[in-house]
Amino acid sequence: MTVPAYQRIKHHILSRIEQGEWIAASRVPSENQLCNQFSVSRMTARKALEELTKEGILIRSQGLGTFVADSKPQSSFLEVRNIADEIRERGHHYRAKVEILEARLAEPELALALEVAENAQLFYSIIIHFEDDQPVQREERYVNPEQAPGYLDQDFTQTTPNAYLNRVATLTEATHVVEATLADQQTTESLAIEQTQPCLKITRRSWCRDGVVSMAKLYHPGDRYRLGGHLNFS
Amino acid sequence: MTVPAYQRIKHHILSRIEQGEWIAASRVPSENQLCNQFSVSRMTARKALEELTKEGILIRSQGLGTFVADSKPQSSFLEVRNIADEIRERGHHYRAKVEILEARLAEPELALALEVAENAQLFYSIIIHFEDDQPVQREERYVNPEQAPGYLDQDFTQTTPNAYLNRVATLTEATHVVEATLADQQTTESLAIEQTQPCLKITRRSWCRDGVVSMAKLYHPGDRYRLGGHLNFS
DNA sequence: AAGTGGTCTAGACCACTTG
DNA sequence: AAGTGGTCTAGACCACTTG
Repeated sequence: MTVPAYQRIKHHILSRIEQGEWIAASRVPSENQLCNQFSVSRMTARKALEELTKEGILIRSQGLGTFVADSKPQSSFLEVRNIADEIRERGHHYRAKVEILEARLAEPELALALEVAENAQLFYSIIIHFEDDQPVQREERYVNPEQAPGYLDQDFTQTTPNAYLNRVATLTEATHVVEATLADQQTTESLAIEQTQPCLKITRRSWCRDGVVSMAKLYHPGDRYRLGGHLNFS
Repeated sequence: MTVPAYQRIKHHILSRIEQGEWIAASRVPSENQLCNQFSVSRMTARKALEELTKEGILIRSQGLGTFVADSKPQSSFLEVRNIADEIRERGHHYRAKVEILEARLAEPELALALEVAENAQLFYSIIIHFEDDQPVQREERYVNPEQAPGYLDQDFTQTTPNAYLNRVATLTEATHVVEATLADQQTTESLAIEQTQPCLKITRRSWCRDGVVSMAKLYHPGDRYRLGGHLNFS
């Protein structure tokens, strides 16, 4: 057996997607259909579907089926640090303003992102971070109350949500998406920028072992904030 | 069965690692040992080990065993991949257009960035990268001729500068700066976007052991390109 | 009720590394 | 030769979604 059966099935599915035969949200064959088609056991067909799911190519849903995922950028690494530390390390003065700190009900999209039930209670905050009295980040954050029950009682002018969550939950994983975009009116006002000013937007989701801890949308004025990175190959 | 057996095994292994009982390069129990210890079938023990391996926590080697992986570096970093690979992995069609490929003299600022003498010769290229015939990146690149003397003879519709440089020079280090910005007129024309469209700009410098190999400025339309990242703390 | 994916079993043969 | 991980089978029971 040169190439494993589950690899052949993976390649088959990938090439259909690449050829455009199966587009995003198309349903792909079920485990049982693949068993018959490739004359393999269900565990083998399943392994192909499972790996493609872990790779972000497919999405599976019990009772419904397996579907082609939206294509998305491939992984690279990026660490987002505590902005207060960052600013102080630059030798500048840090200050924060809490615009909102309250409980909210999870709308469908949010429920999905935080892996909680629809209309479950979430904690919500909007905090503006200042560097030498100039706003450099608007942080809009949703927090899973189960992982951080004391969230609403914190004084976020003294500690950042990032630092607090790191203290109360052991973060194991995080994902980021970085984009250049325009901001909505509330954000431009908070950041004291023009509506035409490009913004660097970072969407960050973080996990502890029990599940999603938090999702944050971080907006930065394009002319006041840059992300730096350094890589050692070796 | 509230929590699946393979999850219990994953948690067991993770907590040993977190407690410091099993450090990097330690050998963890084999599939058969876990079968006995947890009274499960080998496929179930295997699933736990396989998932932790995919997550970067463990490393497996046929005939040898399963070992704790080195924990990931903490420093802030960002990997920029070969855009042609990225696009093809998304199942899309990749194409490149070479706008400029020539030798130039290093102006003072460039000489500094590339660590060469003022007015030294540099190689210069501008390449537009297309995803399904839509431009997604304008790559403006300066190359140190000493590290890549054949640069001007390459056909960059067939291979990317990134891939070529990786082949001829052993890259040891890279830095990145990520910004949201507006683009100049040439760039907006190349990318077929409005001048008011926010762009994601990545400035990348790469080194080999002998010095700077190359500097690139990568411009992406904000609505067509995002950077994704995934981090494992452990 | 029929189909889907999620978990699991108790086996099997194989390639690879070590003593 | 004994142990390791890699692949695979032919079943099983379950929870979930749909008609």
